[in-house]
Amino acid sequence: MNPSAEAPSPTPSDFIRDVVAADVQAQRYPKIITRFPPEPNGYLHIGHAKSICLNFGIAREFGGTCHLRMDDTNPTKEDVEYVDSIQADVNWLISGFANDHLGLKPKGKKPETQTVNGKTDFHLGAVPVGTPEVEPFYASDYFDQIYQYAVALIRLGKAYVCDMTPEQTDEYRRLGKASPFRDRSIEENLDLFERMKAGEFADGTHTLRAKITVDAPNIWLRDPLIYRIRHAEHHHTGAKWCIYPMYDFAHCLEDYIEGITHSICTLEFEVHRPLYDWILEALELPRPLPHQYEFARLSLSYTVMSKRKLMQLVREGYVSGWDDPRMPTISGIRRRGVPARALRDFAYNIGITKYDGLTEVGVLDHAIRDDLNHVAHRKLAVLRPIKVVLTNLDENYAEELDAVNNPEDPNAGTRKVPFTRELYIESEDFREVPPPKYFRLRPGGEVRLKYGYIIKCEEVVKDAEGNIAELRCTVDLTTKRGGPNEGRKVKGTIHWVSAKHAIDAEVRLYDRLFTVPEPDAEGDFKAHLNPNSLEVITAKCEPSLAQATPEERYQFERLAYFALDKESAPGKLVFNRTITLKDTWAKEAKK
RNA sequence: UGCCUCAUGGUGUAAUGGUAGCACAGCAGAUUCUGGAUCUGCUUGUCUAGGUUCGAGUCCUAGUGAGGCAGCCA
Repeated sequence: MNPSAEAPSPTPSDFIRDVVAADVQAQRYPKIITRFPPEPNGYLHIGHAKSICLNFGIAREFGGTCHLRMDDTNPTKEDVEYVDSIQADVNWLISGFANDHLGLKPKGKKPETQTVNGKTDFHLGAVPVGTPEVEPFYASDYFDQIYQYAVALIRLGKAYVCDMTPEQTDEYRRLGKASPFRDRSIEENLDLFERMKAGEFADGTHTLRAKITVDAPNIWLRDPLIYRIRHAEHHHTGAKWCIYPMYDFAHCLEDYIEGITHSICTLEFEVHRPLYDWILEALELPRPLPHQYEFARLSLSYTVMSKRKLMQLVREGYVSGWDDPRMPTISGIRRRGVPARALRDFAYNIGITKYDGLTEVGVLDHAIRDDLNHVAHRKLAVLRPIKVVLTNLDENYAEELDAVNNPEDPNAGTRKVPFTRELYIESEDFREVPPPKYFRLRPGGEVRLKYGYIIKCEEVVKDAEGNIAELRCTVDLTTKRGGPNEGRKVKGTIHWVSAKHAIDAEVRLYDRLFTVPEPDAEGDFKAHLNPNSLEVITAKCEPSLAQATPEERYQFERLAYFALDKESAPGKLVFNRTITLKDTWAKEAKK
């Protein structure tokens, strides 16, 4: 039983949820429908995780649905490669949380034409969870409908074909000057738009523009472009189209077609909101309109978040891939061993606002430790071994000691760990010349072996170079739990493994990717890469770790949390360090 | 430059005109067969100046600072 899984998820509160709650109260919509609309041009990162938790969280809290939608309106930037990873990341993150609220549609299904209040209307909704043969929504599935909406806008005299070059367009918009093509007749616009679609014109020669105003203070209202020519194959629609709708035109219509009620995006779209509303209102649509709300994207210290920069780290080989455990991608974080629950808790803890701040990674670290502390099975493993020989034990002394699997979870039970004459302990746990307040092993000193006995260091054996070769100690066999002197106190307890039984495992010690809190604040962010962000060592592990599974989380006691890497194989264990334990001693030692 | 948005301890957030609270971080202590976890306590805050009000973090005005937008990207 996983105790943290039983705890009810707290219900967050923020300005967006306040709006949703008010809309529910006022019965403005039959059902709350949100959406998570990534562009399939890269891997999802922890910033997207914030958005996923928000959108799916709202669906969950208000008994609604959150559509997963590929926002693929630009054929030159997107790729199917990313569609799979996006689905996998979303599924992983919402599993056991909001997977009952994931909105998908039947494979290959396009919007249906219906009549609402005497008007032609397009609609495509989600099917119930559990329906077979489903897939995410694709913006590109609506190209036919969006095209028809564009035609409708032309017929209403609210859009026109413009023949200016990109440079001219920019200049006119900057200056607030009207395009010379602004007052073409509806017939001419219809004809030209049809010919744009038919492929008669080259890229960049014509655009369709909404006829709003030429000099509004908000530049996005200065006759914005809504369709451009792109003679390019689209990963989802193939060669069918050579004109593609722009984000501003497409997105609000995608939302409308799917019956989205609350369209939540990040702050940079704030200035686009009037356009979002204008288009939907201009089209005189028969169903309730969706509304856009903006919140601050996540910035995290000691990492970078832009897709461009993450792509650069991958392409230039600074990391092993998009799912390198040092990456802030969802797949990287998952591979590092972070449970989805920890990520969700993190998202809950940071909240949702319009303030553009920098969140300390410490908040993430805390959420990870907090979750792992409850679920991880404790194991004994020695990262940097020194040998200990218990001189008062028989050559073939052997015993099995009882070890608690998880002190935070009584149901996790116990296991046996072998104890023999020769052991490994952590080299950090012995000091020939101990610093102040050091209460681990020292010459002539005593320490407790976790789950075992108190030992005393009698002699330090060194090799020819003066390095410590082994520690010769004596053991007090009366001090085990249940033994006559179990209550005897010593200051330190250390972890250990039986030398004879220890199994080797590759252990990848990950650290933060960058050495400064804001790597992209100025200059080249790569100059701040942490040269020690990965160290690979071979550790000595207790034998039960041979049965480690990828699902299970482990705490190597007194060290850190670990998870099996995907490259691990039977007989060739590979562990990733998810996160270290808090280390108060390290802080103390610095003083 | 124009337009938009934001401003509460070191950081992230709450307080919806009525006692400025929570989390992380930090510090101190208790406890501990993990220097983990747990528990207790502590330090630190409403950007500035005016105004409205019995009362302002909250409303108004001005200023300051920060961010966003000004792609035929999303």
